[in-house]
Amino acid sequence: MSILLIEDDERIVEFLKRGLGEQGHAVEVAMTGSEGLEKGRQEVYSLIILDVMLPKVDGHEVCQELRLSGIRTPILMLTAMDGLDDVITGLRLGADDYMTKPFSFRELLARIEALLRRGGDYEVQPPVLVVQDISFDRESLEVLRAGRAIELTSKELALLELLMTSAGKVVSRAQILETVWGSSNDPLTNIVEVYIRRLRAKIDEGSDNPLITTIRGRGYRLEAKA
Amino acid sequence: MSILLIEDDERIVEFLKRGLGEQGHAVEVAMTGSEGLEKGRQEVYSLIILDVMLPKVDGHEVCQELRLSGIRTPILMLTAMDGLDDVITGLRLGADDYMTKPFSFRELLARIEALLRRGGDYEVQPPVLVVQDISFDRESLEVLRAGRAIELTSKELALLELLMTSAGKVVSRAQILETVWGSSNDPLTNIVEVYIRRLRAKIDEGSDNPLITTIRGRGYRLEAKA
DNA sequence: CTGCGCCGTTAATCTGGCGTTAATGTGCCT
DNA sequence: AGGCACATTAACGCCAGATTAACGGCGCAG
Repeated sequence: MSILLIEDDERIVEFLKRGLGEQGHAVEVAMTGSEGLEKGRQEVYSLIILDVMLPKVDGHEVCQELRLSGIRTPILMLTAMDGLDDVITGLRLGADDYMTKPFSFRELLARIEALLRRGGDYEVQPPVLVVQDISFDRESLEVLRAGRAIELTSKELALLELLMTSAGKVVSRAQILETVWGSSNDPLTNIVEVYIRRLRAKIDEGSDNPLITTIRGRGYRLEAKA
Repeated sequence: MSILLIEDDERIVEFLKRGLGEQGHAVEVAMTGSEGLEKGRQEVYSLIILDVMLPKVDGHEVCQELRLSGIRTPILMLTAMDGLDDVITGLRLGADDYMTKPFSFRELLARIEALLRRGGDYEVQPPVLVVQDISFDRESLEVLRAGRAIELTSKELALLELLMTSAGKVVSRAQILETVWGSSNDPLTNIVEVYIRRLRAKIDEGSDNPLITTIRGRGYRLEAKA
C-alpha cells in the first residue's frame, strides 16, 4: 500500500518510514504542507498521514485543501496530546481518524489497517463525533457544547451518542430503547422521554438554538445543521 | 526458522503445520494456553503464532504472560473477524501483528516473513511518561508528583502506568483488570476499586486538583489537562 | 522464627444514577 | 369545542456501583 506521510519532524519521519516499510507499505514523505498538497493532488495514495503542526501551511489547511480538490483518500491526523480542539476541527475538515502524539506504533498500525480495510467490511467509527457546536469524544467521554464541558451520566452519554451518529435523521423511540437499553419490549415505560428530557436540560437549556427536536409520533432528531 | 503454534483447532493446526513445513519452517504445536506458555518460556523460537480464542487460558493472557516473562519473540495473533477490540488489546499486550480468521495462507506467509525479518526490535515507547505534574520513569520506576517523590508498590505502578499511557481516555474496569491483573474473569472482585483508592491516597491526597476521575459505570480517567 | 509490607478479600457505608409514577401540558382529529 | 393520544416535566424510592476501612495470608528480610 502506498502511503503519503506529511510531517516535518525528522525523527518521526524516520521512525514511521522504517516501521511502515517493514510492514510492506511504500512511504512517500513530504516535509512541508505545500509539498504534501502537491504530492497529494498529483499521485493517488491509499492513505495519507498528516501532522497538524506544520510550519507555514497548517495541517488543517492541507486537509481541507485536499478534500476540496476532491481527494477522498483516508486521512489519519497526528495531533498533540492536549488539542481536543485540533481534533474537532480536523474531523470537520475531512480527516478520517486521528492519533495523539506520542503514540504507540502498534496502535498506529492497528488504525492504519482499519482505515485501509474500509470499504471491505467493517467501518471504523471516528473517535470524536461533532454536530454543530456539540462534540463527543468516544475515548475520554467528554462532551462539549460551544466549548463548555458538560457532565453526562452513562445513559445520557449512550443516548447522545446514538443521536449524534444519526444526526439529522429521526430516531424512533423503539430504536432508542433497543440501542440504549437493549430491551425492545415493555412498551409502557417512559424512560426514553425522561432521558430526552435530562439530555435537553443539560445540552439545550439556556442555549438559543435547541438541537433536540421532537417529531410527534415518530421520534426525536438531533439537528445536523442550523 | 522455528515457530511455536498455539492453537486448539485441529484443522488449522494441520493446515499450518503442513504449509509452514513446506516453507522450511520447523513447527512446534501447543494445543492449550498453558502448554503454549510452558513451551514459549522453555524454548527460544523465532516466532509465535497465537490464537486468541483458546479454552481456559485466554490468548491475551498467554501473550501478556510471555511478555512479562521477558520473552521478546515476535507474536502473531489470530483473531475472529469481528473483534477490532481484540486486535487493539492484543497489540497493547505485546503482540506484534495480527490476522483475522479466515485468512489466506499467502498473506499469512507474507506477514510471517515481515515479522521474521524485523526480529521484533523496535519497541519504542517513551521511557518517561508525563501527565500534568506527574512523571513516571519506566526504567527507574520513580514517580514524581509536583517534584516530590512518591513511593508506589508494584501493582500501583502498573495501574498508574496504564492510566498514564491512556491519559485523557476513560479506562474501563475490564481493561484495567486485563492489563494489570491479566485475569479478565472474576467480575466479583473489588481489587480495581481498592487500588484506585490506594493510588488516589498517594497521588491525589492533599493535592488541590485530583487527577483520577471516576466516570460512573464506565471506568476511570487520568485527566490529561487542567 | 519473627516482623513487616504488599496483596486480595470482605464487608459496611455512601452516593448518585436509574426507572417508575403521576400530574400537567400540547397539539391533532372528529 | 372537546376528547384523546402523545409529550413534557417533577418528584421519589431503590439499589448498583463506588468508596473506604479493616483483616488475614503470604513472601521476604532480618
